[in-house]
Amino acid sequence: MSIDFEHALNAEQLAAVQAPDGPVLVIAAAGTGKTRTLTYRVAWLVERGIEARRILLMTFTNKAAHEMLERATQLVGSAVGGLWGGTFHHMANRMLRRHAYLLGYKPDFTILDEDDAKGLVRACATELKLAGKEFPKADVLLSVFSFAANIEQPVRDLAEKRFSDHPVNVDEVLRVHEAYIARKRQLHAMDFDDLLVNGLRLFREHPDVLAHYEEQFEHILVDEYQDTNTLQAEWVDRLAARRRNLLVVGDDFQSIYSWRGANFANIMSFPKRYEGTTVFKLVTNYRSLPEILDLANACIAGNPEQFQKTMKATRTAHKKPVLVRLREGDSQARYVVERIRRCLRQGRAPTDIAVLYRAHFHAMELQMELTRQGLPFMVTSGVRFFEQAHVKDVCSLVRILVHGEDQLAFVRLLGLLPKVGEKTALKIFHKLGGKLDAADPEAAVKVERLLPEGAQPAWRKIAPIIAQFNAEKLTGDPGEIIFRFMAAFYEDHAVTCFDNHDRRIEDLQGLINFTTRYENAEDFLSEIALLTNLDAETEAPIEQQRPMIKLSSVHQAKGLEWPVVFLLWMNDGLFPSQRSLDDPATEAEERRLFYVATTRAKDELYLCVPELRRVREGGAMPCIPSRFITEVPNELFEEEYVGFI
DNA sequence: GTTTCGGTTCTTTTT
DNA sequence: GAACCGAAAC
Repeated sequence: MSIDFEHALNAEQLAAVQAPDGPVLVIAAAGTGKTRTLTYRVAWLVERGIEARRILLMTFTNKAAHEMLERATQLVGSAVGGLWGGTFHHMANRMLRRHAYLLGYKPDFTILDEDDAKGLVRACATELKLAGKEFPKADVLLSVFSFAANIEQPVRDLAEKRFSDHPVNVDEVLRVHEAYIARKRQLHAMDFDDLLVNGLRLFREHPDVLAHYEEQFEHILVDEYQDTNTLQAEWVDRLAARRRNLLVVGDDFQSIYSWRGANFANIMSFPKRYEGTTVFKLVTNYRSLPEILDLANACIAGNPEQFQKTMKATRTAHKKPVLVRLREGDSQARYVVERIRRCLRQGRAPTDIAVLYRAHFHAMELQMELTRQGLPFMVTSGVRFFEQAHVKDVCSLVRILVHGEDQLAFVRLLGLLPKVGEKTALKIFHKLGGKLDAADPEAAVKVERLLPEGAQPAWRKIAPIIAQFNAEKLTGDPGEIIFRFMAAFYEDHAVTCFDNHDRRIEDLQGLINFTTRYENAEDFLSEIALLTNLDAETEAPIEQQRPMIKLSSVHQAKGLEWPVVFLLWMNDGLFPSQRSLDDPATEAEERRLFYVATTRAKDELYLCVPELRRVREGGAMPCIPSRFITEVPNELFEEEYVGFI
């Protein structure tokens, strides 16, 4: 069976899919079939006889990787089986598990997620007696360290810039940074940035390793290229240097992650870096009404430095975006709910509707109003599944069993016991010689003797699992460890600690089901550190049973689409955000964010502009409409004025 | 010295 | 919700 490419793709897409070998840049505007093009490109390569294991497909999120592999499998079946696909962090992890010893790491290094990393930074600052009122918090420090790693600049420079208006001693920040690096070494741990940095070091410092992968990968494809940072771009450049069969897909208009290190220049300079690049542009939009595209095209056109392009509509004109002027936040919430009700009466499903905003707190009034009126909604939450307290709690037992030197896991696990906090747990860990040896039949007893009396009964519930872990070789079955831990201890613990314990226990049962796809606990652990969203990976029956209206930040809505979209708080200082108002580069990025927001809508787009904003001390502050609205021609909108409702 | 508890503040994001 | 801070209890 062969695929009818001509039939499945438009001329723009087909040209990109069938591009000859060599460097290719595909500029794909919103809604022009970017994912389709990439998956058909994979299918096309496979049909031309390229072995799947010789294709590397880089994505930014696990979700994107998953989706693309699934769609490619539908096209060419199991032939894509051996394809290397995933996030940069996954690929780096996969390579480092094999070659980390070259960089002085053991192959069983642990991966610190953000929570772990933050805890470690906090511990370093406390140890150096620097933690105090005047000193930056762990998450601020970590963001500086991380940004420095991702853009390859000295921590000192960035710290000086970041703390220029604060009485912060940059030397002290550097001391914390050094301590953090030392502690990571000691724990045989890498944080997310280390995965990228060391993944690149592998290629820079070990030509033989690079040669091996250069040989393996005949074709490299990169999705969302506009979001790559300096490290990722160089990693790809090195890997593609010899064969130059590199196809990157992206949209400079949708570059909205520079604040976390994405380097806009990577996509802009691609044709210069790769002589002979073929550039393809996808501008035929299948998603939105022409009136919505007119607005998106008009707002983005004024941005400097971009591959100019204008999206072409395929649909027929029907309805302009609606500009809604409102009194303040509460009337905005009532208006949106009222409009949502009307959409539902007209036959829309709740899943057809999304409300988008610049920052999560912008939707507070709306969340209250939706709750009050009993409309089902879901918020893309800020907390990631695998970083929720209860998930990390149960995983800490698996971690310490698999890797006895995992101090963070040990401290977390013992911290669950009454009368034990960080200090007590650390003391015990040191008395055990810096590790909990699961193979030692006395290990559990040793811990018990060192515990304060009040903690011992709880520990006696957990301790048998350590012996069973060895006796029954449970390392192949992380789910069983978690199951026994819950039965023996954690379910009771959850009931006393969390008021929503039912939901959390359900989560953990989901986690146990999730473990079945892994053959051993090590794979499970390194995977969950890199995974953020269980819903994307497993079927979500609960969500499907009850269709819900989606509330999301614009950032999290990227790549998605809905028939009806509401944008809240279209005011200067909110969208664009206050912090971006004085810097032209950040303002341009906010404008791209607005472009992303508008292009999520297929049929109906409502832009809400309140006139007043409540502030802390009971007052109200007038706020002006967003520049993104005032700078485009008025006739692009249908206006609606809603006073008090 | 540690742990626990209650009040306050903040919430662009991915790995 | 959760992270942080300060005060009270152990």
